[in-house]
Amino acid sequence: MGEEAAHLVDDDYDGLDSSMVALGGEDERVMEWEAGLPGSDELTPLSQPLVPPGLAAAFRIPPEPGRTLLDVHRASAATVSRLRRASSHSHSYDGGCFPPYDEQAPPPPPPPDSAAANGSSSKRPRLVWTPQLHKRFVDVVAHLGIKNAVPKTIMQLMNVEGLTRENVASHLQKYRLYVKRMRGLSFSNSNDASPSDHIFASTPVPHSLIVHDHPHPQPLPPPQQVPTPTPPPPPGPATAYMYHHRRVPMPMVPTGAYPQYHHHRGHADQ
DNA sequence: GGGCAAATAT
DNA sequence: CATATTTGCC
Repeated sequence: MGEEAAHLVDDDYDGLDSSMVALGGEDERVMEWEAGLPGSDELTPLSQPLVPPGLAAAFRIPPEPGRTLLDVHRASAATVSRLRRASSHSHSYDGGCFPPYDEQAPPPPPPPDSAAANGSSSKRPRLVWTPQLHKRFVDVVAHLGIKNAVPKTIMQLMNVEGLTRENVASHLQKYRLYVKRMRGLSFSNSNDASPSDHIFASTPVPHSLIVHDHPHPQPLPPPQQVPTPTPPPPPGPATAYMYHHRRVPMPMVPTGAYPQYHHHRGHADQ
């Protein structure tokens, strides 16, 4: 057991000095970068496709998604923030322990106004929680502690481009169920991973999350000694998540390390 | 904003 | 079918 350093941080920003790191705000422009570049009057307007419609049609090129100003602004903001993290990592999170991470970068979200009119990106692709991403999620949650591990904070500390609060909230919800489920079925036993949860099983649940400090622990501390053969008072009101766990052949844990999104092929029935 | 359960989508 | 997202309620 010694394979921790499996970080695949793909950094292609090299040769960057602190010469342009004087960024104070989020929307500041770096003039050095603009020197020598064509002016706005020489550039193709964002509203115009790079490939003329006629040409595109002739070559069966699908119409490219219209980029809007907001799309560009987001992309450029992302770039700037990445560069800032790259050159000045003077940040201290909760103890200064989370390396910069830029694996997941879901495409630009839907800028309400222009996207609709343009028919461009209005639906962000379904995020795939890779073991890597989940690992980071777990790390952050563990370092935050149960009490502070809320979607927004987790999202911020994970520092993953494009990751939304909804993404995290949804994942967190499922993860909590998994943990709860997990601590009932094993304690000192190596009983791991129901195949249904292969994502969650990919990263061991930190003890800090298993053992909680508030008084409401063990599954069944019923010290009641009623002589009455009372049948088990079943289902409480809030315990209905009886997921079906099927037995499956093999826990497949592929090393899908990279950002993936589920594309869909036309299907109108289900 | 967060948590949760259920519905819905891919 | 599994899982991610959305929705409605608290």
